[in-house]
Amino acid sequence: MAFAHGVTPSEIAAAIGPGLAKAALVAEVDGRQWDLFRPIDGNAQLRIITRKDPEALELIRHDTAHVLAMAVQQLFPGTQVTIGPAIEDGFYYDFARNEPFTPDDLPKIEAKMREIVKADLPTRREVWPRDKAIEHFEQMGEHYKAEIIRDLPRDEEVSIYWHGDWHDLCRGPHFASTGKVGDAFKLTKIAGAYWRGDARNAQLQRIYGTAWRDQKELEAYLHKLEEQEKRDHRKLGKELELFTFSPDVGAGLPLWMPNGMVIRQELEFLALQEERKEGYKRVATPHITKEALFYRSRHLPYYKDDMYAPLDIDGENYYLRPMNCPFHHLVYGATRHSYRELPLRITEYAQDYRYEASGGLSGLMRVRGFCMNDAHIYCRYDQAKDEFVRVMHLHAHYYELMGIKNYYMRFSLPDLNKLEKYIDQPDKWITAMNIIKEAMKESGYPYVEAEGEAAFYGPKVDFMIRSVIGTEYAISTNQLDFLATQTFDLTYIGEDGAEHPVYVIHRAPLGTHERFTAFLTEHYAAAFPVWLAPIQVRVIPITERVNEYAQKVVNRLFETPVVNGTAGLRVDIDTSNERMQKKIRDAQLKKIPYMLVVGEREAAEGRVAVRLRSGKDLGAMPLDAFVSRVKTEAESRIDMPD
RNA sequence: GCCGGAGUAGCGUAGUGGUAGCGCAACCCCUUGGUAAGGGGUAGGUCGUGAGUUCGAUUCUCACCUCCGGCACCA
Repeated sequence: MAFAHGVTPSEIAAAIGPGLAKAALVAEVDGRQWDLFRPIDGNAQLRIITRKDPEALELIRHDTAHVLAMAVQQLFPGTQVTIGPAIEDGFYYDFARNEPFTPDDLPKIEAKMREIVKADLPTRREVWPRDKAIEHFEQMGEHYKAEIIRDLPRDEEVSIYWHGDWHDLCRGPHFASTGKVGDAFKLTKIAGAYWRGDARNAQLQRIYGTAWRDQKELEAYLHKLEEQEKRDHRKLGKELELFTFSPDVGAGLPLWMPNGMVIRQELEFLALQEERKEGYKRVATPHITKEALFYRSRHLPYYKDDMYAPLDIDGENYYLRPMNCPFHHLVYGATRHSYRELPLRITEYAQDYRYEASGGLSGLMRVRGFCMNDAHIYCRYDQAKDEFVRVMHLHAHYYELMGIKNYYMRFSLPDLNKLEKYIDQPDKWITAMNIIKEAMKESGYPYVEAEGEAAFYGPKVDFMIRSVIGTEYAISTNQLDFLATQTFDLTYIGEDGAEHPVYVIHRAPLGTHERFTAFLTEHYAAAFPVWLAPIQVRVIPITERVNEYAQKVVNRLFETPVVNGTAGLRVDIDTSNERMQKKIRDAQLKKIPYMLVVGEREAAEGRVAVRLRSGKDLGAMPLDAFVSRVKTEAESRIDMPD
């Protein structure tokens, strides 16, 4: 027997209470199985989990969920319990109850929970015969629990955990008593949630909470949440006037304000440059089309409910486009293509409309009108892997440029149990998946596989990020399509003079302007690098007497040509009737990268005093030196270190 | 779409069955100040929209719109 941390049996006893020391031994069978009450396998390595161990968090959270369920059932008799797992940072428990919980209930429930913890009720584990357990829970009116037991694998033990005289079906493990939950927990929110995650089922009421080992950890967590809220793109977007919405226009239809438009355009210049280097060719196609096109592409009726309703034009249905693929396919199909021309890369920053579910809309992250960094690559089968790799490298280039590290790549595969959602051509799926696998292997980028996340026409690699409030989104994508060649008759003439099918790669490394800008706003906390900053330089004259010189500085910067397509540097001046300190504060709050403080001294010497957004004072420098610095940063898209 | 919560000036907020305050921003005046808020004044709101209850609705009720927290969905 090996004990972790050199803990002695008497210390165990002290930690969990006399008489239970033996039961508190935790078996580590496969590195993650803990059980306080199951008989310990003689071969298993033994260790002890106390509240102080990092591994204890999951146990604490699960125990807290139980205490929550106890409290709720005591306060609201007749409420059914369902499941209550530990999750990242906390736990939840789903309840079935006719009356909804209200925010006012949370403090009451929390108070009851603290009573239960204080009572330090002992935990007891029992194993019941399956039939007895089902009958027992049915009799109690706990129909969801009975259903869970019915669905348990035949060989799985039905374990019941008691905390005092309250009990629950549970796989465990749990600490030896409710007192081990401690006081570092807090109920955070009430939500609706479907039974078994299926919208066709009844909706339950979920209560979320957070739980930690001690108050310090809890406070640190709550503080972190507060800090994250400050980065929320919806808040920053409003403060910095990046975008807005209007109920008169409609939900999910953003209005880009001048500051936001700068970011949008700079991203587009970036894509234009990089895509030109990569041999892409730009096109422009309409935002609406006859419905026949989407039937041909098979998007209708797959996505009918997620599209804006059609416009009836002279008796014919026209749809706002939810994506651009068919249009590009038609461009490809408008001419005959030799194998010599391939790969043909067609690109468009294209406006699309999707009637997304109203409840899913969120700032710029999830919208109904958006502009996509789209392109379709038409290539021979033997070119597909290399093209896929090239696109992966393009992604990497963008991500590196913007310092985006907090993401992962998801290899999105079909769900073979839901073939109705995917084109039923198993051979094509396998070939396509192998091509991506090889491409990923060659490129060396790490990824995770996810079943049931593929597009209906092929597998893909999605780049997954999290918004500041924790929601996961795909921000970029790289997809392989084996269907388009069939539906749109996309071919090329090979060396043999015969027609051959093409592979189509759909890719959007910069995603949509909407989501990408939302992400970048949170990524940079709106302190955008010079190339993206809506205002790059603010000139701050100290007194009215130097306004004229300050204006000259502005003009000089404004007229400084910058490659990348911008006409000149984005500069403004603060001639308001305020003290310099106030002007600095205002510029600071707008997160403007450079403040040029000019007074009599600078005016006399043709210099500017440079203050960075970081607060660092670079002192006075000749205007020429400053111009060259900012120009370099804007053109290279890389800010100089402070 | 579903469950719950919310909508008061550009932004952030207080408040009430008898038609509304505060701070910041805006504008004007004084101040001409050297690296995160100088002082004074002015203007700005049919309290999300519509209907109902009432002598009277921003306040109560209903519907709709929009937003927020989840769930479901996400080509």
